[in-house]
Amino acid sequence: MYRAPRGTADILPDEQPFWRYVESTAAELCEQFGYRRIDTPSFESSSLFLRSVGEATDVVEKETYTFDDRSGDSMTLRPEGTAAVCRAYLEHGMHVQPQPVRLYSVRAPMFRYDRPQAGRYRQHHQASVEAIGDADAAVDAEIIELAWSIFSKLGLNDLTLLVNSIGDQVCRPGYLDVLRHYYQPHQDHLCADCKRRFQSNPLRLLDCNKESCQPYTIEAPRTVDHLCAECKEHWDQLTGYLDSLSLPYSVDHRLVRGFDYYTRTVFEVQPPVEGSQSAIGGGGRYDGLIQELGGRATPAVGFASGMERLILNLKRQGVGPPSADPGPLAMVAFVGDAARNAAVKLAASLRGKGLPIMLAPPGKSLKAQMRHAGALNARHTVILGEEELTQDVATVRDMATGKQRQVPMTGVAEALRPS
RNA sequence: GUGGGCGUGGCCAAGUGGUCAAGGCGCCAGGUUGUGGCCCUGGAGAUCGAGGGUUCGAAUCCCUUCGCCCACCCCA
Repeated sequence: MYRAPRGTADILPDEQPFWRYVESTAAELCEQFGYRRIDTPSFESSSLFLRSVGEATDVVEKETYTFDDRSGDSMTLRPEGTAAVCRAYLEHGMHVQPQPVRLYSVRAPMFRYDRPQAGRYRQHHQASVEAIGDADAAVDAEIIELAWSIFSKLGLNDLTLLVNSIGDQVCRPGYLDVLRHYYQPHQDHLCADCKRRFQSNPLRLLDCNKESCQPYTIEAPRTVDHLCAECKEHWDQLTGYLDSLSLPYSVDHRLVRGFDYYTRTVFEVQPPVEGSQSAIGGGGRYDGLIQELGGRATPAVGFASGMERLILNLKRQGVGPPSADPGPLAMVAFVGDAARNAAVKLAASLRGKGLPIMLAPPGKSLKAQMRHAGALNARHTVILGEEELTQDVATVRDMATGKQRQVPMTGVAEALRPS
């Protein structure tokens, strides 16, 4: 028996209302903020992600689905969305549009070869937004506001909004030196991961949560204390905007993120429940990325949110789509072969009027057809049999009240209107 | 990649060496002739994840393997 590949999941009909809910809520808010939808391919040239996300990152190093296509080109199923949107921005010359260009996407599949667990999948879906082409901290604030609005509107409560600045190409090298210098004497006491990080990616030393490393991470020099003048100003402006927006953020000096392209602002939104999957959304500024991909220097900010995690948390908090599947307006049942054609015709003509109509399971007893109608929540059952045919009428039964009456064939649609 | 838990019909689930498997949900069909939801009755559906071993005998013990879940890691 075949199963869905490990770490992937079928989204069954019963789940779809949650997806629609998240998708439409996010999309509506994005549109309200002036963002326009973009969809990009599920795979791209492998080098796009090497260049953008970073070769030394875990995501690229060991989590990508990479393959050679039949012409020998290396392709990678996208592990994240930002790089592709930037590629599209460049490819379609969006720099000629009014800047910043505001883009969003929803239900975009992402692929990462992790080991699956709660809230973590090999294929997951993101809702994301990007604002490309403006360096002002007001845009950072707007992105954070939009992210926060989406979570709020969905009905999620008790979220934590963490913000930090990790500097840029100008000040980060200096900061990393300070950081290395600080960790140097403690190296022997660090956990195995941190020993590795010390070499490969010192920034990540900050967010190690191993107890043995706590003494060092807590005392570690802070990024915000080592920003260059421009970054410092940007950071001050950002917190100023966030304050005036009354967003309940807190500064987390240990917040760094896993992609190399982030500069200055980084932020993350976390749900109240403990557990490993801390973030339901995150993002930041990536001023160097467009240039890295071959464009001119272009500042940008964005964020992404995992839809599976959003839905997981909606369920945990008992909030979600307003109502369940309403069922068809009517189920058309028939008795006897003579009525068969009439039933099919009637159902078709009702559908032609835009009504949601289903044919009851043909060839079964009326009892079975009624049972089916009840099980699928049909609001009415329309019954056709010899009696009805001879008089050119149909019997319309209201399934909630059990009342039924006969109406002329031509008046069935009218009889189904909400009473 | 590392560690831990678990795998019984579509779903939930009893049974932990001896009638190859209880029950519930769901599904199907009946409860007289053309009528649902409640109730009653019946039915279909499991070689107990797979392979091997121990034993007179295993869903129940051992090994291997696959899968699922949880945590670490990483991230959404």
